[in-house]
Amino acid sequence: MYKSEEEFLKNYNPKAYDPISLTCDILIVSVSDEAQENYRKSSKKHMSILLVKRDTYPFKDKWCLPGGFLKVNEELEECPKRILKEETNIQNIYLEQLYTFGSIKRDPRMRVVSTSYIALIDKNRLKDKLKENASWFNITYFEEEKEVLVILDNGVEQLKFKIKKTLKEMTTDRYKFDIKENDSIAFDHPLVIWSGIERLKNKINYTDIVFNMMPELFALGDLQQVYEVILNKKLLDPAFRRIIAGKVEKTDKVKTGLGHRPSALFKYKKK
Amino acid sequence: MYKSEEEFLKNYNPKAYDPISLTCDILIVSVSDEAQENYRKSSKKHMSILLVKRDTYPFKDKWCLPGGFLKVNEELEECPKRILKEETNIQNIYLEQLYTFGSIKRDPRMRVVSTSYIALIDKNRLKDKLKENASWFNITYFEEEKEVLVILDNGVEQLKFKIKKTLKEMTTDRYKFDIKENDSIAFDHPLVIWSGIERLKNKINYTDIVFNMMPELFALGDLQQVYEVILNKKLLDPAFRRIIAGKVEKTDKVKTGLGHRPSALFKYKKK
DNA sequence: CTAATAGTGTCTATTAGACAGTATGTT
DNA sequence: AACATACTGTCTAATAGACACTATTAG
Repeated sequence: MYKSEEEFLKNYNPKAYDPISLTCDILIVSVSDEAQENYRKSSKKHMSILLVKRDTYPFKDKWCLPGGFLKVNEELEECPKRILKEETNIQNIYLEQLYTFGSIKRDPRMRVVSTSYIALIDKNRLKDKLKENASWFNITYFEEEKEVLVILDNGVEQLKFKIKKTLKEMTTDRYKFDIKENDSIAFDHPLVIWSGIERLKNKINYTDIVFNMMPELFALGDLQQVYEVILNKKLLDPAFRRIIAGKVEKTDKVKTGLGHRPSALFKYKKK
Repeated sequence: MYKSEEEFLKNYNPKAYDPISLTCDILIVSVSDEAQENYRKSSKKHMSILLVKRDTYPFKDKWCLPGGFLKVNEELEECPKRILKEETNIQNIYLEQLYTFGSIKRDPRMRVVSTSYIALIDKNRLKDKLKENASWFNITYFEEEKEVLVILDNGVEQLKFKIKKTLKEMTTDRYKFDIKENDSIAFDHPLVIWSGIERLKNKINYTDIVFNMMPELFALGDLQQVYEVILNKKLLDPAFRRIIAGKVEKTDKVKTGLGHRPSALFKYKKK
């Protein structure tokens, strides 16, 4: 029919097909400190994520992940970067593709397929104030064998959802996730949130991604607490220190003035 | 502006945006046996993948992964399933989403974003003959610190490509992959192939996905060989047997007539 | 008997878990 | 002194790696 690739391309009509849109959604994760009543106790840490309140239809007034449509002339990875910059005015942070969700009914406007990303930041490094419609939510989860309850709290509102986990055949880790209960989160974003947490929980054990959520200098106790809130369990000090020993480097600085022995400050050591 | 979600949706025009197409590509992986010259020696195993030769532009006459456009009214996961059925006439097999590739120039026709999947099968279970333009390629790889050489061979043609690996900051496993050399594979499919192999190499250690590539009954030696071709290294027998002991169940059948001690046949044991 | 793979016993090295102890700051 | 956390020593349990050994078939 066509004699060359050039000739073929000249005759190709991209508008011939029904339109499908592509969006990117980003799960921005950080860790927050919460002051304690007793001056001597260390601050309690929480894992937290950034949500924005929708001011237009669909899902008006519900909370959702920052996201937006992919532009035709925009690289796929540029899309989450652009949104991240718009939302938090930061660049050059850790960003990893999570999963692509594309069920037919996920967006009532039209067929939308969404590629989700997870971004890890230390939110104390943010210079600018958040946009008015954005808010950090502390995230807590209660995981059982077949379902997970996730609770999000920004100090004013509390959002909850439940995810049902179904184990796939011949796997030991592959679950199918479905939203079981969800009051106030738009689209299928509870699935994205939980996929991201799962990913983070796994990767924290065999990569160095946590350090993306840490300040330049940190105490090992703080680092341990970050592991603990992500993994949702207590760790034993000696074991923890053994594991991270090769990843950190002691500095001559200390954190002091806390009513107990000062802690040495460490920094991330590249391999 | 709009008073309700319904009203908003009535006025929404999906054709307002520039069209972006979505495709699915599938890396179908199996393990093949190759007869040995000496009747006593066991057959040599290879990991193999299914490629199809393109008969239209673009990339006419090059090999690529089975794939196709997502239909507007088709669930995202149905797309690879449909293609799999068209290509091999099998259903209900292990399928897992790999990654979504979306660089602007990956398809010369128009902007195409592609979600890739990996499928694991035991190709001896295929009842039907392959389509004429399809072929199994044995796959071998040579991995070094910063690059990988992958060689594909279907007995007639040999295809090669090289992937450059660049380690990302603050990770111990996150590499950025780029195609360095590639004679004869269409699109960015070398990236998909390598991503799939990496995924398989990782997952084989902490999941039960290998059993998707095994027949109902198998000898432990055969299972070990499958691990070995995927991981690309020799394993020690006692260690291997310890690890898989909990995943398999001995049957009273044996494999015999091979010039050496018969091997017991096992089957996969669900947890 | 021989070649070839099947399958096991056991020693060692490495790593993870548990707990108890010592150290050192602030009020 | 009391409290709270920082940090370490060491025993034990579990796991992974290495090697040598025995077992069993077809020809």
